[in-house]
Amino acid sequence: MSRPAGVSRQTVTRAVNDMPGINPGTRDRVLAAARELNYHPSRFGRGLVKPSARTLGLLVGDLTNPYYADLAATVLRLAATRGWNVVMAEPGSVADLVGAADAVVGFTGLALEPPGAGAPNLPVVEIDPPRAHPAHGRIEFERRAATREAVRHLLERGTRRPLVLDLPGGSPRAAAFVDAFAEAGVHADVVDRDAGWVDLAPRAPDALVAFNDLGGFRLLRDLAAHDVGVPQQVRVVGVDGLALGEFVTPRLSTLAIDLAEVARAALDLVVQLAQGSAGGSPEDPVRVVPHRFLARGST
Amino acid sequence: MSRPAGVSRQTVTRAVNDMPGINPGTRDRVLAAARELNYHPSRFGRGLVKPSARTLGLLVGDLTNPYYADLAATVLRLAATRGWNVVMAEPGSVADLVGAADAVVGFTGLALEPPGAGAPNLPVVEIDPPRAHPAHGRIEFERRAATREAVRHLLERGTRRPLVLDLPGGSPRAAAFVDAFAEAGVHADVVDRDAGWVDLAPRAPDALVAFNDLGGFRLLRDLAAHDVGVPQQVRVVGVDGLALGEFVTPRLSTLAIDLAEVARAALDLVVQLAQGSAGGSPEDPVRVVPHRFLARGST
DNA sequence: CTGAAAGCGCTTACAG
DNA sequence: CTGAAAGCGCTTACAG
Repeated sequence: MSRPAGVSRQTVTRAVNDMPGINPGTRDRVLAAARELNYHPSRFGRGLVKPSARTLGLLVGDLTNPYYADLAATVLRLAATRGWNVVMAEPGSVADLVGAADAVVGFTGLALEPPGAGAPNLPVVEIDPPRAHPAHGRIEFERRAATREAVRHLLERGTRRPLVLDLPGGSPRAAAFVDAFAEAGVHADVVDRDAGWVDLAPRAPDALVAFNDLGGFRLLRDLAAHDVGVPQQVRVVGVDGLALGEFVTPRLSTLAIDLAEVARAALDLVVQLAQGSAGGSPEDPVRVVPHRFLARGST
Repeated sequence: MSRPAGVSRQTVTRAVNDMPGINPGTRDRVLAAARELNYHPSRFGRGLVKPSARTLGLLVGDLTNPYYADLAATVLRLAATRGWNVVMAEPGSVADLVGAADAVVGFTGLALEPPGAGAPNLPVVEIDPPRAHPAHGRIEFERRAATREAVRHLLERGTRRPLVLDLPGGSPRAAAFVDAFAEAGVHADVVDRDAGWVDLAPRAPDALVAFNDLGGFRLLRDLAAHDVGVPQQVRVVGVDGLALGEFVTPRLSTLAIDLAEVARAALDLVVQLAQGSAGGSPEDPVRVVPHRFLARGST
């Protein structure tokens, strides 16, 4: 680049970075050459030599799901506030992301391989992980209390034959519902999370616990199509607390998690880990965020 | 790092990168020291010396809006396929993003300052930009045809007093609706995009064109709260084509854009610009993506 | 106002 | 199996 423009490297630096102490004519000539050659400075060369924004890797599921999108929105905003950039990836491409980030936050439970593989000691904060990793921080969800509240709410309204929709492998959220019903002496069957009303009707349920809000929306639509009254005949509960639950008919009751709080906690923790002094691990790299039950029209 | 471990730099490289030709004992010792010192290799040092994934900057509005989230989801997936990383930012923080990316795609119309400021010749593709920028590629939306179709649909169903909700500054989408109504000899008033039914009712409209789908959802909810029949008393049209329009009651008719196609076109274009040979600009750095009208329950 | 030297932290040959 | 040398593309002092 400096060759064709007929100037030295550092003159290029001065022109491209709009620094003082350069002849305007020279600068214009250099910029013209830069444009001509489609030159732009290497992020790596620059990053090596001057302090630059750190980059946070954010690992989320399909952004089409507002649950992940809402979390990402808050993380983006908070990261910008702290002067961090954010690289995002969906689960498949974790390894690359690790090479591109200074720290990682996200739903590592979705990933195919363990996070941090190939890059030792990258600070990692896992959100709602299936199991604790000794070297990672984590954000844990506390569902028991809110689940009990939801169950009490359903029982007070006459629920006796609830059905809990769940992943094939089983999940903590479904287990929590089954347990809470059992505590009250009511048995809750578990069925596949993608089941439709044609599958469910034979069991004559009077309440459905969806796997998440998106599943709840799907059920509401399916029930409406079959002229099943909600909440009169069947009550429906979602999980996640999506803002969109306010827009469906009837509005979806749900076990909500405050994603802004999750994002804030995760960022605090990962920054703490990233800036932690050598050898010293923070006292307890865990934050707990509680769900809360939002009773709306569908129950 | 190599000092405390008692080995040379390149032995550290071999250990950390899991390369062959290193004594297992040495490797373990180095890795232990790395963990102890909270060391991890500089992205910049490495990036300077070995070919690494390029990084795409993605500039979108609030991810809380499924419109942006859906676009981001597709961009993420497509970028991963091509081996690009993706840094995301919302409008305020464009400048930083430019320093962190090798190319930029997004809704630059949302940005406060022009994209590319401070970094000459960064390839940029703008989506639905307010005005053309000579050096940038762009994805243009073609709304006229679908807008005419939506208007014809409304007129056939008896619409005579339509209201178009718009930004304070005015927007192409609203203008297209007003024009299409005018062509058919029907006058459409423009009102603020945040207007509620209490503001609108005095004008006795029989159709409402929301600013976007989110606005449409809001209107549906507002109308339901006031016991206004949709579509019997008032018809409602949104813009964007969000999948969630299928879940509200009634389902929202909308001017849909295929965001997957937008993402694909934008990525093709930006990659082409990024890899373009010096001095040679592609024939025509513009792609046009048409809207199409989706008639659903709300009209 | 402009350029020659040094160094950022890594990896890739090349020697031992 | 391990290390000394060279160089990736930049910027920051320092000379002229």
